[in-house]
Amino acid sequence: MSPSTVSLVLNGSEKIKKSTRERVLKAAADLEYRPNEMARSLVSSRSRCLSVTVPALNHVFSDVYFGEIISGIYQQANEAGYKILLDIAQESFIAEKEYLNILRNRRADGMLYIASTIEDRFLLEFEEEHYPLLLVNHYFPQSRLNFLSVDYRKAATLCAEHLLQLGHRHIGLVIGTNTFTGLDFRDRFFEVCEKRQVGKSSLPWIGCKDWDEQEGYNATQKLMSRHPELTAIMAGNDRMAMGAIRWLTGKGLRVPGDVSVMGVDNIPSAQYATPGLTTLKMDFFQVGRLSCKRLLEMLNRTRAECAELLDPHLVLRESTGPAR
Amino acid sequence: MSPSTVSLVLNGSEKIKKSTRERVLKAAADLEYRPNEMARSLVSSRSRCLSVTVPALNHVFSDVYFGEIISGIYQQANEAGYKILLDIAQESFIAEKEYLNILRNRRADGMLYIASTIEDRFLLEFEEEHYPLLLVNHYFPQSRLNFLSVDYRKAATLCAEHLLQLGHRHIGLVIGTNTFTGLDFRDRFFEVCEKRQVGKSSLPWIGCKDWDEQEGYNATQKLMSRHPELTAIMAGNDRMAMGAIRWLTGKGLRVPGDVSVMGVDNIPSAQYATPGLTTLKMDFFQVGRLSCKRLLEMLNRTRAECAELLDPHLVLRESTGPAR
DNA sequence: ATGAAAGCGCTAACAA
DNA sequence: TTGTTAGCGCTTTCAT
Repeated sequence: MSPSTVSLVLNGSEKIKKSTRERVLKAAADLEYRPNEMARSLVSSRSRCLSVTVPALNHVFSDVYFGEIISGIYQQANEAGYKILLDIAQESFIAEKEYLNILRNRRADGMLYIASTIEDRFLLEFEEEHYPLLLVNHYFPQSRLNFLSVDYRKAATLCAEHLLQLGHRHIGLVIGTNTFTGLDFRDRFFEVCEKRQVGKSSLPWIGCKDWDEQEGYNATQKLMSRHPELTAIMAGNDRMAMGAIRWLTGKGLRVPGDVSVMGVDNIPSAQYATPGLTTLKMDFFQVGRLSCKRLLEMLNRTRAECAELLDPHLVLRESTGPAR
Repeated sequence: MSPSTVSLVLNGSEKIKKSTRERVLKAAADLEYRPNEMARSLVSSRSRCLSVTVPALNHVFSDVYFGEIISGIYQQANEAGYKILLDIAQESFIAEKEYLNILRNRRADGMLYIASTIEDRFLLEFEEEHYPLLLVNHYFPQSRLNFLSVDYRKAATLCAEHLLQLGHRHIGLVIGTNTFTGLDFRDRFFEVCEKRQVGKSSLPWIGCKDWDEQEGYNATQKLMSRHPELTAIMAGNDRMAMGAIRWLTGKGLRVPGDVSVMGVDNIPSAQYATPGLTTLKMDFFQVGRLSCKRLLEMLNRTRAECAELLDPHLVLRESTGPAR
């Protein structure tokens, strides 16, 4: 039997007689034949791999935010028979244009870039290149780069309305300002507050970069000492909110008795924190899953572009209460 | 100029005249030449990829435990010019022997399997196969499978001694029993307590499987209602410890005033929990990094096998105190 | 419906 | 020191 016959059978062609097909399939099973993926990729110039890239944050995979997105991506990719190639956008990754090479090389057929920042301007190169790229949970305004993200303007609306409704009129905001989604959140948060006559002077804020517990802790310290009149801290994510609670309780302040704290993300520990953290549920697993789905659609040419926003939802727990 | 000359230059051979080498390098740079990795792998039958496999836990990448290990692996792999291929040991992964195929296929040159369980007996097949495999933070007793893990017997010793020293004589233990390391921890914990005349009857315990907050919560509920005399809860990891604290504080019990709680892992939120969690620091980043290093050594034939244990360290915070 | 043959882009043994 | 050549294992026209 010739190689081509075998190849056709194994790739599910209809052109082979049933009896032959069965003979091939049986032989393949008996011999435990496994096609060499390298050879396959070489000739088809498709690796059936997707590159998943995350920013070079400290120990980034330990962040549940990224973990959840990656889990979602994996699930979808796996169902479609794709493998996941992991990458971190370190200096060399950018300097050596690895983000392009990995696609040029055919190590990956497409790229999912999770949580880029406003500094990742190198991504704009993909406007010129035709390589399939999708930004996950971020976007570049005024660019044609594909993205799928949680709607952070809606998120800000939900947060502001919740706190205002509880009577808070002096709210401290801690938020990362290195993402366009973070900036959107901040701007929209102020916008909604101002509509309810709560002006900027009652809304001191601190911008940061790492979005972690330590920054929440430090920022809360600064905000509370400069503005003791604050009755609520709005943190850009749960990790910072946990840092905020830590500082407040350390100072003997009660949460939410003295100061309410609200986060964003609904990470698992938010539920098990003391007090349970009021936050927004962003379904990051779904963000990952859908992002991957969209990218695969683009690879299959059943979709040309993607610009999609997913809704967040309020999760009420014990860390927010009426203003004192 | 011939392909072989170029190939030799690009692979750093010394056999090429300097002037020629420079001419090649310049041309390559000018043309932005990128070797096709697929072709390269095909001929060399090395993919320069490492497979990293994790068990099929719910949203496993969101667990900081895995995240930290993966970060460490990535760092080491990246330095050595290797890529990371991510996988989850789902049903199909096992049923279809994907764990072997991925190596047979040459999609990966070696495999790091993180946190296998006692049920992952399929891994024993690797005793017969010559494919490079290393178990990360687990091991199979009486097998020749390579591993690198934290020393959980030492961990148990540190925990037991800490609690005994604080005067605790009635300690509830919550621990996953689906790993050999978990069983080791339990057995050693009892052993140390018994040496100090604290017998099994004062050490009620509950075995579990998922090692998560919910299980810690449920187990603590059962332990405390059946054994109100308990003055401490020893949890097999920090996530379960957080669940324990959650249940206790929900019941109006003070931690550590009424009941001390101790965890294992030192996940980031342990520091920012209220109260801060006393725990063991296992340097999982280092576990990942070293595991990857050992595997690469085995690939390079500079090492034949690996059976290595890393020491844990006590981290004192506020969740443990003298027995009431 | 099946087989023969070319070639994907590279490496390495061998020749020159 | 450099060039020639033969594959690596597969897919895919093109003949048969």
